[in-house]
Amino acid sequence: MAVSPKGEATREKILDAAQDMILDRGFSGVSVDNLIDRVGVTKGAFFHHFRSKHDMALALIRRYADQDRAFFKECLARGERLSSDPLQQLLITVGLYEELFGDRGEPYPGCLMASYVYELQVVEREAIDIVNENFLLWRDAVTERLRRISKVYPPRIEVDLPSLADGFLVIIEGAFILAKSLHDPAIVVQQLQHYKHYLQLIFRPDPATSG
Amino acid sequence: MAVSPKGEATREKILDAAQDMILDRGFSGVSVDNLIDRVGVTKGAFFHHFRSKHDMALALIRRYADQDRAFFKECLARGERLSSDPLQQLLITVGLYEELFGDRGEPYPGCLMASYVYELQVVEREAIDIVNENFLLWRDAVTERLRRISKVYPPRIEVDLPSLADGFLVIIEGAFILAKSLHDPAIVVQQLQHYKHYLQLIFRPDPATSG
Amino acid sequence: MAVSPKGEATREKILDAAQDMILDRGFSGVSVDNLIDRVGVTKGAFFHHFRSKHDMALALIRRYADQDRAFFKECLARGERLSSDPLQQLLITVGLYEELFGDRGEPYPGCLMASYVYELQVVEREAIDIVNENFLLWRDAVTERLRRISKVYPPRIEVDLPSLADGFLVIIEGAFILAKSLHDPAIVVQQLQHYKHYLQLIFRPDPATSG
Amino acid sequence: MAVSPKGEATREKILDAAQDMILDRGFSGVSVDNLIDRVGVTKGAFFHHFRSKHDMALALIRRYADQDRAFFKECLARGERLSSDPLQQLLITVGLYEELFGDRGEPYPGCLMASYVYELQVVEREAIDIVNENFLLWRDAVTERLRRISKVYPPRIEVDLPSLADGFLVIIEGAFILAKSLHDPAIVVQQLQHYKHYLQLIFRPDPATSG
DNA sequence: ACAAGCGGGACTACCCGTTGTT
DNA sequence: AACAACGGGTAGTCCCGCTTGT
Repeated sequence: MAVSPKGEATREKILDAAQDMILDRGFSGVSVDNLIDRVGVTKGAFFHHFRSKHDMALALIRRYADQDRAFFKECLARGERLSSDPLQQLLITVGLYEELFGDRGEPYPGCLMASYVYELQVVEREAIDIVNENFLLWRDAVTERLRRISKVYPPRIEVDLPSLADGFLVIIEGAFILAKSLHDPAIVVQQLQHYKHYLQLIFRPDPATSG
Repeated sequence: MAVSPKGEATREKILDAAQDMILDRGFSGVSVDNLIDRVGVTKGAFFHHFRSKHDMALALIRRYADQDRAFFKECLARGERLSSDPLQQLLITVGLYEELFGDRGEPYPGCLMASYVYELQVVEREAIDIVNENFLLWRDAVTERLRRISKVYPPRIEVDLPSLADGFLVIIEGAFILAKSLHDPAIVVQQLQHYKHYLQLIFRPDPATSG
Repeated sequence: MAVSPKGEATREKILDAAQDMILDRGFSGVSVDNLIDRVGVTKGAFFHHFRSKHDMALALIRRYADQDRAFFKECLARGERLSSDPLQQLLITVGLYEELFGDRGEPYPGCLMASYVYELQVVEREAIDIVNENFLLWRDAVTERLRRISKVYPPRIEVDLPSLADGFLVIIEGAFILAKSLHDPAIVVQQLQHYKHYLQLIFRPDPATSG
Repeated sequence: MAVSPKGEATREKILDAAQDMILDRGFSGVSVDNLIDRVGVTKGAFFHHFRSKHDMALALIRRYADQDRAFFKECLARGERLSSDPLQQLLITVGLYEELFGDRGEPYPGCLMASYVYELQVVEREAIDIVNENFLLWRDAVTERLRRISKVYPPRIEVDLPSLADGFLVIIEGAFILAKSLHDPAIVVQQLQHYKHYLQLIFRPDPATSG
């Protein structure tokens, strides 16, 4: 499609607005007309950049997944730079997400992937495949960190590491829903803190000494 | 509105189909035409029972919240009948939800409340108010149980009980999303088990002796 | 679909207008908007009666083929009532078509079947199947009459009867095109007269004595 | 307009594809987008060569009419070279058309002029004028040959020569329609043979001695 | 001689809701 | 309690043609 700077900018503006609107109204709830009104382009422009609304949804979730993956990797990397202890590393990573979700007056607008999942029969399979790929990336990356932790701190109870890894995302996704509905941004941060506590209780013999 | 047995049955059939379809496609993704096609009634029948599509959405979330509340209360009550220990009571309650979500080949189809929340700007405020009422009911009821528990088992770490209570729902909602997307019903059960473990680690000095 | 007198009338009005317009502009050249404007109904009405524009095209060609078949059979039957000689019978039948196409100031608006054939890749296969069925019906019915004729009047030259039968329709279809383009209604009648002459030359030993 | 070899080639490629597509889908059924997709050029290229879609249609029918006229004249000329008898000359000419339409597995794709005529209200008057010019050219040229024939072979029945001349084209156009619809290339050849038989029966006292 | 980007409107299809009737 | 028929508007898509830039 487009490669020129002008066209690329238009395309990005459309995707930006689409993301906001889909998080508010769902994919089916966003019409191309609404979208282009908000962006200030014409239908001709929209369909120049995207073959269809579904094609746009695909481009959007691809971009979202890419950004999510990049941020996730960065948080893991920062954790690993800031501490040499594997447990501390993961706690820092979770803490960076707390910062992301806490530093704003409004609740975080939600997760595009969850939005797509709640319209499973509307969005194309390919979009869900991208979502699943991302879910599994989180699971694998966190599971690996948990494995390193459990080598250093043998867990006090028998624990299934992949599902414990899933818990990170599960808590974020679940907290988004309550936070959005109750319009309370604090909820996501609180739940991530519980996740950190849980990790510490599992892996640290004496929680009294931890933050 | 009608109360005759025939009319009531039609009304319920419409709501049943609407619930299935909304969980698959979102509220905006379900058209009245699709809905009546699937139920096998005409538009006249639909608009006889509901003043509008939004009116139907309201009736639906009301019915859903009522059923949810009833089941939730029953699970709490059964926990209280089956044990006299407040911690065990709550663990049993969580366990009953595990049974609900685990006894099926398919993943649980999702939570209607979450579905509405991801179309916040589409559904009417009144519907979200009903959702929030339910979220707060869970928070309050579980917080009260946690308070009772913490009287018997002082927590090993300082813990915020309302947000810990929220965790129950948060985990269910978050796990629904992963379970739906990855088409893996086990995820919800696994996450609820982690929730039970977390409670035990917080309140029980020696987890090795607990179920 | 519709069965009430009111609905049926609307449906027929739509088909009537569609036929006129398609003969003037082709199927692709007629938009649903143009059509409903001309008929004076709304889009809701159109899509109540027809699932799609293609569905309407199918209903239209079905109706056209039915009427064509009925008129064709009637012309054959009238020929057979008005004479007992098989050759005269067929000549009368052709003559009845001359009357049909000659009694008007304007050229005959054309044949819907030909219109569809010139948009072969646009209309649905099922529509073309109906067209073909009609073409073959003409071929078979006329071939049978030619066979009867050739029993009474052995042809002066060896002649392939099915293709001679096709000639009837071929001439009508071809003459329509010239007549429309040159805006000369006489062309169709002239060509049918040539068809009659041809038949007489083939089957009558002494053409000088024939009409 | 361009005259460079490259530009001219692009222009011709566009016209070639347009002709194929219009014969399959009608003028309205072919969009500029489809067309340029198939040719593999951009819209810029299309509108560089043609001021509008209608302009292209005009250029196309002009080219078609030119080619048609050239081929027609050549067939007449070859007939006149191959025989000195005026009847034989015309029969040869018809025979050359049989060769043209018979030497292919697929039915002849149809006549662009007929295609335009079946969208009379869509194409511009100027295009139809070109079509009519061609129709009249055929009529006049064949009528003149028939006149020469009738001088040598006085017709056995009184016959209108211009309409008999029209019959040549009428049969071709009509046969195209049946041939396309029934997907049977033999039909055109068969009908042209009937046309030759008809001429022989009119002009030749003893058809048994003719080819 | 062409390519990218886009404007503005037309296209088919479908939307939700109303009507009159049974 | 439900049905057929329909109104009026919006959905997503595609249309043709213009502009701007090599």
